[in-house]
Amino acid sequence: MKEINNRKTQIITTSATLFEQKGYDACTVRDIANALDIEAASLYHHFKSKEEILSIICFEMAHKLIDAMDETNDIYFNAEQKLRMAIEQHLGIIVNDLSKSAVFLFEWKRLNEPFLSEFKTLRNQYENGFKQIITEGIQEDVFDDVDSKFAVLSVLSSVNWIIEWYKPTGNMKPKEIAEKMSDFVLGGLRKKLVTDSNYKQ
Amino acid sequence: MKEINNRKTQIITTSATLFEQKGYDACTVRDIANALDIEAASLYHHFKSKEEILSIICFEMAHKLIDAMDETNDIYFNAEQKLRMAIEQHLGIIVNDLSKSAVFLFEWKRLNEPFLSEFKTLRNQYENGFKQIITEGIQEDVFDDVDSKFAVLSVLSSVNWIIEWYKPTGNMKPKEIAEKMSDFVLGGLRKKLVTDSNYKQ
DNA sequence: TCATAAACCTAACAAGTGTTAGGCAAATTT
DNA sequence: AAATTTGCCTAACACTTGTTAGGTTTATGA
Repeated sequence: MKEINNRKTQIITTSATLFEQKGYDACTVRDIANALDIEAASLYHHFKSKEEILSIICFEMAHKLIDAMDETNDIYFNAEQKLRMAIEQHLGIIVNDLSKSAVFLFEWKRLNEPFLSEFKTLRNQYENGFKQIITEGIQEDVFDDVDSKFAVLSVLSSVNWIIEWYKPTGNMKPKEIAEKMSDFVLGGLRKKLVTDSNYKQ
Repeated sequence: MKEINNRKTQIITTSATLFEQKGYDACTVRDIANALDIEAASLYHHFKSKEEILSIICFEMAHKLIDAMDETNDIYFNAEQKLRMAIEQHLGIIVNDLSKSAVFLFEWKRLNEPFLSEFKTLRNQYENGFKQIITEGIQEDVFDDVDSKFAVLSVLSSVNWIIEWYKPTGNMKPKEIAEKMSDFVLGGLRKKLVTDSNYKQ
């Protein structure tokens, strides 16, 4: 019973790659089977449906992100440090598996009930993590008094959009990207302690 | 010859809505026909293929954005004003047709050659508009000396992600969103004229 | 060695896919 | 009034879809 789900893992990984490349709907079970050099019907020994594969990918990523957020919140940090860590963790997880992340970010829409509702709940839970950090920062008076919902969306958009441009062969390492992105985001969030002549307070 | 393409326009609009809702691949020509109360085959009197409809939507949006960018650049403004105007225009166009925009942003991947290459070219052209403004701002010394490619991606991610959360019924008007978003983005971009104790220069 | 389970196979299904051919009726133009 | 165009129809095509049933091979463990 050492690695009972080795084949399962393999199928999921392959599926994620193909789901990303062709889109969930355009990717057929025969495409997946073909990539694994088996017959389409054989997949049904491991999963009961194509949608089950999709759901596993989506939920796995969601839980990874939520766990990372919990970890961030467990350690005591001020809001800025928390935000920096949350961004770094988020980018790290995405960059670590671009295919699954792309599926998590875009293909979850193809889920049907009851998966869909469950997924949305997890997604909300995660986004609330960011919201809480930002709200905290505003209360601590280290962040500008921005509309926190708006700020959350801006932050999430920046960290999520990485999937559209990140290439593992590029010269920027994930940690470096996280740092730059945090600087960029915080440049907008951070309370200006002094009057900047170009900035209307 | 007043409104020769009225029906065509109708089909495109309906298609855009359905492409957004179900995804291009999952949306069948029968779905589109059904929504218009006609038969699937009748669509082929107006278009030669399902893909043609997709391509029209993608290219229409691309050209709208490019035209707006040209307009922005035609008027003399400094970099900050240009960026603000580009963001406002971009958000305005997206919010004005959320379905087509969603298709433009996400479903273009389903295009095949030669559409795909042509689309990518237009997309690049548009993104270069943003890049140029930011580079200009850095040269004018009103923007921080950030990695301009990185800044472009951050800006684009913020303005594009609006599609994931904007609801026309919400209480924020597009112009207001554009303003807040510009403030947010510029907060990060703008050159700090004085030392901020929380900011490592 | 034998039993069990895991992994995969062939064959087939019912339903759905984009698309084409050819025709009919109404509107528009000549 | 005749000719043409526009918009839509029915019927069908060749093919692909996810999935199931039932059987065979391969590995595992007693």
